[in-house]
Amino acid sequence: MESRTVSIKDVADRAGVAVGTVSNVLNHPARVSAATRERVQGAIDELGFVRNDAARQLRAGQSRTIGLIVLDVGNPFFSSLARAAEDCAAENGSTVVLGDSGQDAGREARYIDVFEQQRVQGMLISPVGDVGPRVEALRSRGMPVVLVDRTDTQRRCSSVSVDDVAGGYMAVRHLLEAGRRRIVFVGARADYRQVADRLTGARQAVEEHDGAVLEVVEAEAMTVLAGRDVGGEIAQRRTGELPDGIFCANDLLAIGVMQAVLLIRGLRIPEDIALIGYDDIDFSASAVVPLSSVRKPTTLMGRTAVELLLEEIEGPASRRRQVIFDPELVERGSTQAAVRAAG
Amino acid sequence: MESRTVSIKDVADRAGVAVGTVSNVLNHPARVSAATRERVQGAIDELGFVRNDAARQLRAGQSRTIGLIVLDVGNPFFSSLARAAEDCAAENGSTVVLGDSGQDAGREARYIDVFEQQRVQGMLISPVGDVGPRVEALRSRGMPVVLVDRTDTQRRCSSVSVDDVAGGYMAVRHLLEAGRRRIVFVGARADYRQVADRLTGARQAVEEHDGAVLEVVEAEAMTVLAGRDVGGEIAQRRTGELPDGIFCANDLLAIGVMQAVLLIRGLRIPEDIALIGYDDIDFSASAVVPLSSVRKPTTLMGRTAVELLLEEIEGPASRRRQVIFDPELVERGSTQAAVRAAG
DNA sequence: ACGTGCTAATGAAACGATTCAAAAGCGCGC
DNA sequence: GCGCGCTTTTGAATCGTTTCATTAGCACGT
Repeated sequence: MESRTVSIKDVADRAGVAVGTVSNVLNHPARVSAATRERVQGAIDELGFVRNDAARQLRAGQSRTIGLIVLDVGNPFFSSLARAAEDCAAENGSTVVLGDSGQDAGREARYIDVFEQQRVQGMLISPVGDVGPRVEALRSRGMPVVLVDRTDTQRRCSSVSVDDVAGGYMAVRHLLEAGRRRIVFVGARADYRQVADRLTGARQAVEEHDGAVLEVVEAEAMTVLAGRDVGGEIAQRRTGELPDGIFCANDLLAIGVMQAVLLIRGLRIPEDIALIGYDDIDFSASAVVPLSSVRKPTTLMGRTAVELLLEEIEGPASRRRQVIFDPELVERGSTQAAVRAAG
Repeated sequence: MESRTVSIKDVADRAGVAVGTVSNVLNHPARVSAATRERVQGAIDELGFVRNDAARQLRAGQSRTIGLIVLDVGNPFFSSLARAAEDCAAENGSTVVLGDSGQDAGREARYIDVFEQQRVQGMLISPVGDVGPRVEALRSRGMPVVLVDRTDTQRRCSSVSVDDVAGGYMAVRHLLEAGRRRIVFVGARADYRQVADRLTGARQAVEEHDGAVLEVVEAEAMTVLAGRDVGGEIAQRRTGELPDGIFCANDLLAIGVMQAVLLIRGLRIPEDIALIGYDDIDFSASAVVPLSSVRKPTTLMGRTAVELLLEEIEGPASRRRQVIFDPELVERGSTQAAVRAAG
């Protein structure tokens, strides 16, 4: 339809001005007289001119784009973090482009390459495994990087993460404050650092409290189904051996436990057993008994990550900072002590 | 650390060859003798050279990037579709970059602009509202566009979508085949074309079946909570007036209905009431009674969308195609007729 | 008439990779 | 020693934008 692509030169010809003037209209409107500005704008509209970002970047040496690589876009934590990052970037005139590594190191590497070739301003990476070497290489070439949901133990770059020890502590302390003493921690074989941290926090809380005991039950996986198995096992215990509080390492497990406890034996939540999960997934609020949980401050994390990155972009000499957020307790029906009979 | 950025010129100097030779090593290795190739490669590694995509694109006039704009990355439908699109693109040497419009027309417009300025090869758009004019403008400038999860009634561009009428038909037909006759359709005030389509399909199925009746119940929203309200209302009906099959316009509603039906009155699923949802969200498989549902072929849709786009990129003269997929029935416990007593 | 002090507009140079016509290098037969 | 055919290498031109030193244009005071 149109001649292949419309360049700034075409616009200049059409408006009867020099290319530099067109560029000024686009980038420094104040430098151009109103009349000329209008004429150029008219030509732009008529011809349907769209800036060629490649040329602009080539000249500028830098783009206005931030690369964000997440482990799984399907995970609400990441999608919500991404949303926040986008908003914060937009406020600063940048755009976030998203890459989904799907926990695959190869895909992660691909995105890092693509983003570097695109000369993004910087990258936010939620790394798959050990990205130490990759990040080191990036940094040596002057590419700002901020790690997300992971601290850099060697302090090579800034990072934004969550204190899962504090989260575990918070959850169990909440159970203790609701008067529970026989606490069960349900977690999967602790491959994940995160699960181990949550357990550590749970232990701390119990140790601070005389008369409280913590039992650790291992689930097959971090899923609803595995939770149901664990819940079934617990529900079948003799009355004297029942726990009165359960902390699950994530919400899926907790929902499974809840299903089993409510249906298999007809125990009441929270009256007989108080239950709390972790992550505060969307679903938790609408479980049969709304599930208390521990929430990561995703929005804050997304914004902070972008801010740290921009800081580093503007002042490459700035110090690396490891920002660690405390998670937040979300109280819902599954731990509400209010209705509970005294004693 | 390093001198600002390493260009192909630096590599050429280091290796003692001309810039054209370096370029050939990168793009047409066969044209270069093995010895030279090795020397150049060595220089590249030593200097940590990274291709400047902006310059490459500027010269080539086109990138190897596809822009994908979705309504909500948090929605599993879109995240899974994105994953498939990425895979398919990767197989064809392209990369997908993701933009999340969050159902916001402004953000959608922003991403369209950014992608167009980046001269992406083409865009996959799951549009917020009426993108007719925008798409028209893009196309007039030669930018290939494929709509996702939406047909283009005016056939201006190719599209990939799902036949929700067929989905609704499928769901209710499944209930009928399980011997159910008193069917309830639960949907929200049908703002969404999609919900209306599902109801249309449901009606068709019922009309084909003598003695079957369909009742439509309106929920406040498409949420678990709203579903629970509807389920409570239904469960409290007198025995003779109970439905024996319920089709909910999405899984969230269905899960709410399930919670209410099971807990409030202790009815059995599927023995007393068979229940089926729509969308097949992750959670459905692990509901207390695993929920039957209707699934969109997300992976296929993602791949097809990319294929249609590539088709158009390679042959701009190719005809626009509206690909409409049939959804797929997912049978689970909530409709399993097997256990049901005869009669 | 001429210099001064403005603002507005100009256009060549630069960014870094790719392309391609031309040159260089080489082996070989006469 | 020379020309031929082949592969390998060269380097200037190109893409579209931004930048910035210059130039143009204009009003005003002397």
